[in-house]
Amino acid sequence: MSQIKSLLKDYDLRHTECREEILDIFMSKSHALAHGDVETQLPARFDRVTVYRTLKTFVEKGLIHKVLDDEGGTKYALCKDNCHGHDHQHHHDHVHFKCNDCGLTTCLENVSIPALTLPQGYKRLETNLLVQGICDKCGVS
Amino acid sequence: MSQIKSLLKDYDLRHTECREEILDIFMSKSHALAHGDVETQLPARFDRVTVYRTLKTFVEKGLIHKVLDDEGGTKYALCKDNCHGHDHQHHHDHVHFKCNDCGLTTCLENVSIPALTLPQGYKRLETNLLVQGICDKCGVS
DNA sequence: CTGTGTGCAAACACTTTGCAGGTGT
DNA sequence: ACACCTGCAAAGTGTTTGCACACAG
Repeated sequence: MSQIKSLLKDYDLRHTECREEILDIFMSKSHALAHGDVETQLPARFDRVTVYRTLKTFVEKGLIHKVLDDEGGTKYALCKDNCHGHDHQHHHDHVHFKCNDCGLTTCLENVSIPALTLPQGYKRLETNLLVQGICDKCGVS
Repeated sequence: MSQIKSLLKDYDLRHTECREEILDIFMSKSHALAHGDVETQLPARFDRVTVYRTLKTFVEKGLIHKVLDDEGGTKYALCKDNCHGHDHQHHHDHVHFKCNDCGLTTCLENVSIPALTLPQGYKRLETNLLVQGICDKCGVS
């Protein structure tokens, strides 16, 4: 897939094996991944540090975004097309859902965060909404 | 304040100096505190470990609740009266606000989380909503 | 060739666990 | 008296930093 190559290029990132494979993992999974998940699923084992730095770089460049987790750990998910405009500015006003059964966190791209009325004087800049429960796959029990 | 003593008693917790002081800190601050914050503000220095265990116990007993943080760290805030019923069951359906200026995270007890329509098959059990922006005090610039 | 990415080692921060002794009730 | 809390030491986990070398453009 030269799709990955052009994606990296779009975001001013050099094409390296490590980045290609990490990006490939994110594109093949529909749920958020923690650093550990990425490391485990990497076919060739790259250095732990490299993975950390790659994720950091991806976030800075806007390829992926952080996803809140109730445990306190950090997870990441791919930014979809509607995540950014031409200026690469992001608006992540979608809901994240964590299934308490399978443990996976997914972006509910179609569920947007409803408007909120904050108290006088509060200015809202960013919003993170994490819903926990049972996902559609696990709920079939 | 024997208020603290009775509060500890209410939650089946022994009255100790450490717990009293930690609880006192939470009651005197209106914002969420990380473990480090608590440790720093403790007048007498108790062991790091004791603070960890105390916080853990408080959460288990329902005195305080975890507050999501965008950084991944864990913060805690006092549960208000409306947090639990007679059976000590919690419902934290209020919004948390983190000010990007002063860095403080506060519970907006009066702003409740709006209803959400999840996709077919998803069951919602718990919801965490973190809003980031500028709080009323910092916005006066 | 030049700037950036990678690997290795080490440091650092955060949190948990085991055990011995002290304390609340 | 007994159960529970605390402190100390140590280990476990997650993340960052410095430096030398390798590699992409």
